[in-house]
Order: sequence, then C-alpha cells, then structure tokens
Amino acid sequence: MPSNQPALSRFLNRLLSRSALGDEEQQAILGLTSHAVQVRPNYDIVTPGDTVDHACLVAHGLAARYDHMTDGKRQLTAFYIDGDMCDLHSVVCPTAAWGIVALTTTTVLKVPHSELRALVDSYPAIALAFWRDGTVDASILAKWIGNVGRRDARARMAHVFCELGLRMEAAGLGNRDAYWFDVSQQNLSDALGLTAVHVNRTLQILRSNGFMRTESRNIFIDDWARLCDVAEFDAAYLLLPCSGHERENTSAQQSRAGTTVR
Amino acid sequence: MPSNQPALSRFLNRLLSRSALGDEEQQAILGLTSHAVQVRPNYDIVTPGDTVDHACLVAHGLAARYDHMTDGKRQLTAFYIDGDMCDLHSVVCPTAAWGIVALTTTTVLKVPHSELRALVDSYPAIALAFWRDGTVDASILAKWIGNVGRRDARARMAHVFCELGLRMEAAGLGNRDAYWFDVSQQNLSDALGLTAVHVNRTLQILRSNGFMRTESRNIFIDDWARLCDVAEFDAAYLLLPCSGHERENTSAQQSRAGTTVR
DNA sequence: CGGATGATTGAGAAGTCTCAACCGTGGTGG
DNA sequence: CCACCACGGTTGAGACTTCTCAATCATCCG
Repeated sequence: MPSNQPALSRFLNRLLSRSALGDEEQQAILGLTSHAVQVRPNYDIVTPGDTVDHACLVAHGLAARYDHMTDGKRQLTAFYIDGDMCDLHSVVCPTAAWGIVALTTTTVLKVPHSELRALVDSYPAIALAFWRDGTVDASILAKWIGNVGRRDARARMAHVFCELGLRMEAAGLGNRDAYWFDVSQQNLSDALGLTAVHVNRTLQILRSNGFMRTESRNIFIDDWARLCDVAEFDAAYLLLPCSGHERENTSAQQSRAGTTVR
Repeated sequence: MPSNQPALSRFLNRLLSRSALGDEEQQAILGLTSHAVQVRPNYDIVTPGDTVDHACLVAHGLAARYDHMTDGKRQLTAFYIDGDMCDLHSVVCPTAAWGIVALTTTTVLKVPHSELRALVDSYPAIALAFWRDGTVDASILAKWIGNVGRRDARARMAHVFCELGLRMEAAGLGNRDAYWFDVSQQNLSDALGLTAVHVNRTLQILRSNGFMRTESRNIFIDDWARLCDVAEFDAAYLLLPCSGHERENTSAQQSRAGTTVR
C-alpha cells in the first residue's frame, strides 16, 4: 500500500519529535501495513463500546474523541489531526469507553494491533515511544479539564486556538498563526463545553479584540502574543521539543530527525 | 525497606486488575526499591516544571494532579488514592507540565525511574501494563472533561462520588457506598470547577435528595442506583474487570464494522 | 428554486459566582 | 482550664455569565 507511506511518515515524525528511535526502529514503523478507509463527516471511526483489533491513524482530515451524555449533549475531549494515531492506546485497551468521530471527511489508516504489539515486543524503545505518545495525549486531556473548568468562554476558546496552532505547526500542517481548522461552530461548542450560540458571540469578541480572524475555515491569528495572554497559554503541556524543557536522554539521544517544520 | 511492601503490593494489585503478569514479573514489581517520604496537606509532591528521576506511589493518603491559572484559581484533574502510582508516566515524560499535591498528610514512595525502566526493557508485559495504566488514567481524564463541560453541579458532584466509590472499592479501601474521602469542600470545588460556596449548596441538595450523607469525611451513599442515575454514571471508562467488557482475550464480543478478530 | 446546513441576532431565564457575614469545632497558648 | 484563633462549613443577596428558545440570514447544492 504505497499511498499509505506519507501518513506513516507523519506518524513517525510525531513520535520522533519526542522520542529517539534508531534506524531499524524507524523502518519498522514505516513498514507497518495498513488499510485505508474514508469516513464521512459525523460518522464514527470508533463507536463507544466497540472492541477493535486495529488502531486508527488520521491520514487526512479531522477527527475527535468524544463522550456523550444521555440527553444527547456531546463533549469532544480531543482533536486529532493528520499524523495522529488517535487510537494508539487501543493496543492495550481494545474496548473503547469513548467514541472517535470524523468531523470532516477523513481518511483513516487502520493498523492491526498484532503488528503494533509485535513492534512493542521487539523494540523497547518503541514501547516507550508509544507510551510517551499516550502520555502526551493525557497531558492535553488534563489541560482541557482546567480549560473547561476554570476559564471563561473567551479564554477557553483562545486556548484551543493556541493549542491547535502549535500542533498544526509541529505537524507541518500550517503556521501557528495561519492554519486550516475545519470545524463548525457547533463542533467547537462541543469541544468547549459551551452552546453554539455562545461560541458565535465569543468568536465575535475575539475578532473585535483584534486577536484573530476567520475566513471560511481558515484561522488567522493576528496577535499571537495577546491571544496567548488571554488564554493563559503555556505550551509546556504539549511536550514539544521546542517548548522549553529538554527531552530525557538515557544515552544515545537527540536524533531529532524529521521535525522540519515548514 | 520492609514497610514499603504493602504499598507495592497494592500497586501490583492495581496492575493485575487490568493486566496479566507472570510470577517473575510480579516479583520484579514487588522487588522495586523505594524511598518513603511524608508530605503534609497542601504541599506539592511534584511542582509544575519539575524534572524528576523517580515516580511517586501513593502509599497512604490522598493526592491530586492539578493545573493552576495565573489568577490563582486551581483545577484538580485527578485524584490518587492508596496504590496509585500518580506519576508513572514520568518515566517517559520526566518534566511535568502539571503539579501533584497532597490533599491530606500523605505517605509517598519514590521509585527510581532507572528501576522502572529496567523492568520495561526486560519484560514487555510490564511495558504493556504500565502503558495500560496510563491509558486508564487518560480515560478518567477524558471523562472528567465531559463532567465539567456538560453536567450541572449536582450531576457533576454525583459523578465524582460514584467514581471514587468504585475506585475505593476496587483498591480495597472501602465499599462503593461507604468510604473515607478526606477532601474539604474547597478541594472538591477545585476538582469540580465550581466555587466552594456552590459545592456546599450542591452537597445539601444531594443530601436532601436522600442520595448520600457525609459524616465528617466519611461518604455514605444511601441510594447508589439513583446517584448513578443523576450522574449518568457508566463505569466502563474505569476499565475495571468487573465493569463489563473484557481485556486481552476478547473473542466473545466482537462488534460490527466487519473487523477481523485478532 | 427549494432545501439543508451553518452563522448570526435578540430577549428572557437559569445556573453559578462574588462578597460578606456567621457558625462550629479543634487546637493552642496564656 | 479557658480564651482565643484558624479553618472549614453554612447562609444570604445581588451580579454576571451562559443558556434557551426562536427567528433571520447566508451559502451551497441539487
């Protein structure tokens, strides 16, 4: 499956941005087999309660992890962009207690657990890299709790735009202050724990403040510093190599390949 | 350090509740060396930004992961009870972007990363178990996002009491409807994203509803079913063995989507 | 042109916050 | 031994953020 190579390469780059992997290990990642499927907007990639035997790599599009309430309300708990293996933890927890939904038309690569598990068994460094990848996701989840729990609508929304900006940039999908983010205000409201109406009004405030603009689904952040300021944004939780503190270095380290950000 | 054995045993039991480990692997866990320290209430076990070379096992007490805002507000993002290795992910991400605080006088066992990492390198099953442990934590974090984002105060508080009940019971620290939970209303408010005043009023509602009582810091849930009901509580996210779906060998309940069984 | 989806606006309702005071209890020092 | 203090729990009243409901507008597409 030659067309799947670019997506695996993106995934590898994501891993390499936080973990050192040798040449053999990198080749092992790139050699994973996968099966591409296309998922239409608002369709589940993983339905809550599903037991799966493959992990899902977002090759192109936008996906989100979610939790839904009995009254129909929904809360998005994470966004997944190109190169994110939104489901990597399913290798160790194959029965999902949450859902993953495609927010736009999304191409997903299904990677068999059996292969991922074989990698973990053969290469301890890959085991650590996978675990670390999950830890980064958890760090973002924790930050989101504080975001919805302790910030007002404006700061909350600003924080998400800052996060996505940095993540898009790190993934090579745009610049932190200019990126394509294909969510409706309804979807945004589900991520922020607000109503769509209030998202609309809050967005207008951010625009009138001169912090940012939207053109269709393009996000333009005109005043990055001040947007970060109202968001109380501190990128440390993204655990990106550039975000200050240095990577752990057992011994052979610092390959820092691939992370050529535009 | 013989007195550390019970805590390591609790930690092992937590791992075993979700992961299968052989005898040699179990002995390896129990053989970890550790250094016990006592932390007084409201003192940090890990301060945000710290880079550590050990993980912290809660031997006795109550700890919480937190994120703090610039205006002094604080959000607790997880509770850690006896037997929880609150910091296990620090093995792969030694620089914390969050804090861990003792809510009561807490005895913490510091376990060197070097030893944990040696276990991961030697025993792939332990690597998977550690990764799975972090995935459970992440699952709880995700649930909390929905909790603060989409539930009103009463349901939100009810949900936390349900979660802690099941976790206490699973850890052998009480019964789901009768357990010791040593948090002040102020601390609870930090976990729920509410003010202490509103926590007080909400607690009174839960009491007057007849769902639960408190006697000093003892929690008594008089109507478990109805408390779960108002909380929309579904224990699946705790990934406890008793909570329905199973791990590892899942041939009984393959689901839709035509996915091939492993 | 009709229909669907998403963005926008208005007005009143509801939930939660803020500030401020008061109470109860356990510990401490005189 | 008692007075006092600190902390946590409780109560009240008014303010503010966000929600709800409902309508209108804009754009895309068949």
